[in-house]
Formats: sequence, structure tokens, C-alpha cells
Amino acid sequence: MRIEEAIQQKKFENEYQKLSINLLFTASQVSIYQQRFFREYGLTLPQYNVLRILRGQKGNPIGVNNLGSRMIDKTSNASRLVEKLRVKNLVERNVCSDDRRQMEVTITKEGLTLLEEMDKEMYRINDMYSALDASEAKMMNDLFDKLRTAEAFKNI
Amino acid sequence: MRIEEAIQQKKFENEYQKLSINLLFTASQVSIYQQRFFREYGLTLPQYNVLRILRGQKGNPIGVNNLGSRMIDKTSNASRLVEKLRVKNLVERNVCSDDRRQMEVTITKEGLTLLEEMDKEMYRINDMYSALDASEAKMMNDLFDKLRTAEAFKNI
DNA sequence: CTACATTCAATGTACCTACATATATTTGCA
DNA sequence: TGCAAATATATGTAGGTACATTGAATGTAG
Repeated sequence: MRIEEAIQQKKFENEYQKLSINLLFTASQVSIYQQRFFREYGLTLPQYNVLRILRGQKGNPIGVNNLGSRMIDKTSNASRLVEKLRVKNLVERNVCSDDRRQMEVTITKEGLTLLEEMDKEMYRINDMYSALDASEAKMMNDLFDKLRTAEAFKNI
Repeated sequence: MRIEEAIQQKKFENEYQKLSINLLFTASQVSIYQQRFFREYGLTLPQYNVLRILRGQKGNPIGVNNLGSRMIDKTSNASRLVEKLRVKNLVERNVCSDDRRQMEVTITKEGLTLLEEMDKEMYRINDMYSALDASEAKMMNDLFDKLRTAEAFKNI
């Protein structure tokens, strides 16, 4: 569906204005679809992303700050997300002995098991992208990367 | 910046997985930038979108449900957003006499004035897209529209 | 014309977010 | 060394979101 139909707007002033809506609208749809998948495992999308990053650490603990910088969102929330996951026994959080301001966050055995279960079904997420072939997906990736070179993105 | 650097991930399994992150990450950045702009006028991005839709109605009232269907998000929130805007005297809400379940929402004079003020500065939003030329923006729009033709998007 | 189903808006719940501030700890420097 | 600045995490506040439920009004089938 063209974006004009999706949000029932007749026309846009230019391609940039249209892109603005198209980007946020599509991201919202993708996000809803993904959230429904993650919900089946008692996780939210941001929580899943945190677990993925921790698994990528292969046992090396990571600070909350560092965790935050790798997330789509900012650090303010990393702290709260870690706490949510800790309550579910999916991550462990310990004061770092070298620098007692820092926390060392690691994924637990339980967290790893959950991720492995999810891995098996993760192909379902790709249904979202079935309309694009690999070269189109690459084209989008390149355009996204180029888009974010604009000066306006520097201070975000 | 390439998405790999932005979120400090070495590599992705395929272009689709990368696209998934790239889309949500870029949308998040754009959204933060826009929110900062709207904040100067005491609005949030969703609130601004509601006002825009109402202005597009050119005086014709619109129901909360209809409003919701044109928004990036779902109806559940339209009701609360309208209430926030009503408190700020930017919209009016009246029970529809033909169907007393419905509400007739219209933008107020005050709301229109605010939008006009914002119009003058709106060009600043386009700074985000300065890295792309018009043909690249169009290419992205076409790819977004194509992406959303996938079956998975039908039930969202 | 009544009984049931549908529709519209609002609300409860449990998340998420940005931004500002607080608290503890460490670092740097006079 | 002592104290200010910087850093890491946590928390308060005000907003947004999905999903489920509620309550009122309307539509419809018998």
C-alpha cells in the first residue's frame, strides 16, 4: 500500500516530507509486528535487544553505559531494562570491583536458553521483508547509512 | 556512519537482519530530532500529527476513530491525545448529534495559529534529509511502499 | 419491539521513552 | 593531600504505546 493510502493523505509537498512520514510509519508497523513475536516469550523488543548484546559479549561483562551506547535508545533506559531482566533471572548485575560506580552485566544460563529457543522461530521475523529481494534490502541499507551522514544526526 | 559502527556490531547475518536494525535505529534518531523541534512549541510529535490532520479537514469535524486510523499509531491513543490538546485549547471536542457515541473533533483558532507559526520554521526538519537528493528520497519512498506490500503487514 | 451484537470512545495496566536531577565513586589538578 | 570536575548508574516526571476491558449508543434479527 502506498503511504498516501495508508494514512489517507492525498499528496505530499515533496519527496522529503513523504519520506519523513514513510520512515516513521513503516518503522512503527515493523515494531508492532516484532513486539507481538517477542511477547510470546515474555519479552519486549528493547529487552530482547539487551539480551542479544549480552550474548554477543560471550561471557565478558559489560557496563550499563556501554550497553546503552549499543542500543537503539539511550542509556537512561538501559538501567531500567537491566533491572526488568534481572527480576526475570535473565541477566546478572554485579558491582565492578575495579570501579565501583560501574555495574558488570552478564546474561545468565536461563537468558541464553531463552535466546536459543527464540532463534529457532526467528525466521518468522523475516516475513516482514519478503517483498524485497536482497539487492533491494541492500539498497535500503545504503540509503539509510547515507541519510544518517547528515549534519543534523551528529548530536543525537 | 554505517549502522555497524553506530551500534558497534561487527557484522550482520544478511541484508534483511541489517535492514531491520537500520530501519528502527534511523527512525528512532529522526523521531528524537523532530521531538526536540516540536518541544519548542509545547507539542509532542504525535500531538503535532493530530493537529495537522485536523487542519487538513478544513473545518469539517472528524471522529476520534477516524482520526486514529490516519495516525501512525492506533486509536487507543487518539482519545488521550485529543484530551491533551483540548486542555491546551488547541482542539475542540463535541458530542456528535447524529450519533451520540461519536465525538466531533475540530482544531481551534488557537491551534491553527500555532501551526502557522510552526510552518515558518518547519524547513529546519528537512535538515535531516540533506544528505539525500530528491531521486534518492523517491527511491526510499518506493522501497518503503514496496516493503509494506508484504503479507505480514496486512494485519497491523 | 425486544435481545443481542456491534461500534465508538474512554480507561486500566504495564510497558517504553526523553530529559532532568540525584547519588556515589573516581580522576585530575592546584 | 584536598577538593572540584567528571563519570556511572539510578530515579523522578511527564509523556507515549499496545492490548484488554468497560460503558454507552446504535444496528439488526427475530
